[in-house]
Amino acid sequence: MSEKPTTIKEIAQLLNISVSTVSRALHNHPSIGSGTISKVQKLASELKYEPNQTAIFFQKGKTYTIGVILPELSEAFFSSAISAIEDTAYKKNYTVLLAQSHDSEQKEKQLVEKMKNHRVDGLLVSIAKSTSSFEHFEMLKRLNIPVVFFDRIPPIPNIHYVACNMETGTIEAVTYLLKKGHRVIGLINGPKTLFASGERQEGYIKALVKNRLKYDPSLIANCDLTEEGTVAAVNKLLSNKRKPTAIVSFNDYVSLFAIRHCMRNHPDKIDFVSYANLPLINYMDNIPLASVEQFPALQAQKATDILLDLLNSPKSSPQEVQAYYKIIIESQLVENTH
Amino acid sequence: MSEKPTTIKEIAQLLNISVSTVSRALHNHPSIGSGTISKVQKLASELKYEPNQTAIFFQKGKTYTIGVILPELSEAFFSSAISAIEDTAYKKNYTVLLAQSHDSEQKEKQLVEKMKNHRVDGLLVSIAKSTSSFEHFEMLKRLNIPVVFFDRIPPIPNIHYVACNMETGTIEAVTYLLKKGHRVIGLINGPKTLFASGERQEGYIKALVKNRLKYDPSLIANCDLTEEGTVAAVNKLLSNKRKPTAIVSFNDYVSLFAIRHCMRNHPDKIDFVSYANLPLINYMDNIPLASVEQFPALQAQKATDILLDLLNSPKSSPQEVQAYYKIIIESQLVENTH
DNA sequence: TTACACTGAACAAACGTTTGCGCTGATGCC
DNA sequence: GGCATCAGCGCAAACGTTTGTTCAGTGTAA
Repeated sequence: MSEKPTTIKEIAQLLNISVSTVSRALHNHPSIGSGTISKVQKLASELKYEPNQTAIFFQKGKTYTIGVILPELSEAFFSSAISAIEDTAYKKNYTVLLAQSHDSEQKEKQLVEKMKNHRVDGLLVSIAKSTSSFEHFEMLKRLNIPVVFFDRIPPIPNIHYVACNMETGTIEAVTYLLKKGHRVIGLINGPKTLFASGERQEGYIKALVKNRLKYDPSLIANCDLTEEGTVAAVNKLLSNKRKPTAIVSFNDYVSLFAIRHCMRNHPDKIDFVSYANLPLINYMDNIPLASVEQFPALQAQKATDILLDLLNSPKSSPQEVQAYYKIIIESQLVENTH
Repeated sequence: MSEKPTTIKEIAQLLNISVSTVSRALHNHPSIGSGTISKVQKLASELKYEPNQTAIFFQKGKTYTIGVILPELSEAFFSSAISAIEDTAYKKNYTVLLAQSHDSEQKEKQLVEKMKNHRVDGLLVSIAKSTSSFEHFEMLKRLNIPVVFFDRIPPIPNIHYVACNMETGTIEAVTYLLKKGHRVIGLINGPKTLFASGERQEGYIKALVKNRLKYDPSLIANCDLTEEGTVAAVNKLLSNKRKPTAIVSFNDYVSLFAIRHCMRNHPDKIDFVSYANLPLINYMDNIPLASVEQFPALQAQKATDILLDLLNSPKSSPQEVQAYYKIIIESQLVENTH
């Protein structure tokens, strides 16, 4: 009862012509007579012929599929990214093979392997927090499978990436607090190993320098982004000899943790500025005054564009790709309205 | 320079044996001598042989890939669903092909077609709001491609699905408000075409009847789930002769819209109870007292389990599947803490 | 008439893997 | 010594499609 899909071969038999003729006819090949073409196409649509993609993939060595490896699909930042990726890929007739690393380096490596074996045409990756070796990506390069990184970029040369420059946003953030009259501003940063932490620190320092203020290293506290880590960082900052009256914190989660902790344990009002990853922040209680927007959907879309471009560019000679896409999107401070 | 992946054929040539022997050796086939097996496996790992999955897919007519079609990836409900799906599939060595319908029936149909051509082994679907014909799913059944629906289920017979029973949660919700002393309780429901709306209404009525209260149809307002629609529904309810002092609303978004509107335009305090789709609700302002939890991750995980089960069950005779999985998860009221 | 060009179609190889079957040589048994 | 058994391996087909090459037939010009 279950219908088996029609094949080109069956069409050929029914019309008493060869499979190659059928194949060409379906593609409107010039060397096929128009009579034959219309006969074939008519029968094909009657039989609801659909090409077997797996056969085509196999034959062409291409799958029209891009692999996407993200740290955590349920996070707002990445879910709006994947949404943009899927939309962009869909428009160009590509399909998305999805996986999440849960921020584990080991799993990320396994996923890269799996994607490779699935013969994805290219890969879009935002790397796991814990990833410290990058051999799995070097291997892809050797296999000529293009990879475009976005948002979380590995510190290695010769890669394509789209990232958001946190420095400008950070400068805006600090400047914003200075304009509000604050003179002692703390920074709750992420792990030192993260590139994003470095950028924030740079921006923080530059903003102070630009405003002729002294940079005090004890006003920076690194944390592991958990609630406990955040609390420890807040306590460290607030017990400093020069106590900050405002704090820039690594992201919205950290901000929310920090604000909650401050409200419960510290009498003085402290102003917060953060980095956006929660679209619903405007519905919330006790939120940072402003957040640096990182445009996840835009980053993801650009990264996908680049990847598709790479895939369809005129057969770039294997190892000699000279040009690497390095797209920087400027972050931007937005005030949170209530 | 770019390494071409090793094939079974190359291994065979290097060892002067046949490809079939190599293939069997790699699978530890009993009819291959242990000496040969170890020789082959040794060389294979030296050459970093990895089977070409597209060839295997093609050959086996299976792809070990499940297609997932969701309405909107960036929504919290579905992003936690996709996260669970990916995890569950990964454990069983399946891969996820992802697409979003953006709640468009037409796009949903195109995606089904695309997934079919990609030869996904099975499909996981939460249908678009606008979908009203279901031929595209019937076709999959004819092609013997199993489909498991979850959360948003089409109203057709003989399908596998996992859904959350909103009735029990709704009864809990209404009862909860009654216990709080409310006697006139409104319901802002979704579009009448939605199955989920029906369930909510059923639960609402049952709870009233069970508590020996009269059911007043004018206390129910349907809306299209947009902010404007919600505002209209609220206004309708609050201009009723018997003005409700509490409202059960279709979901968290509707609740937030409604609460905001009430606070601005209506003096009397109104208690809200809602249906959960926002994990961050506890960070927010002016939220419903409680929400009916629908367990997106659990639903998604169960649906994936069922699909994988279907795929690996001993060749269920095509059209004669007698048993359809119909898993109902009971919704549950949870109070929102601040 | 021959030579030649062109049209329209068939042939066949190739992609990498799995798998049913057949073959060979060795061993065991009576 | 004859025969069955069996381990160990090779052969070849099959999956569906694309595509380079060949081939037959027709038309045309010299």
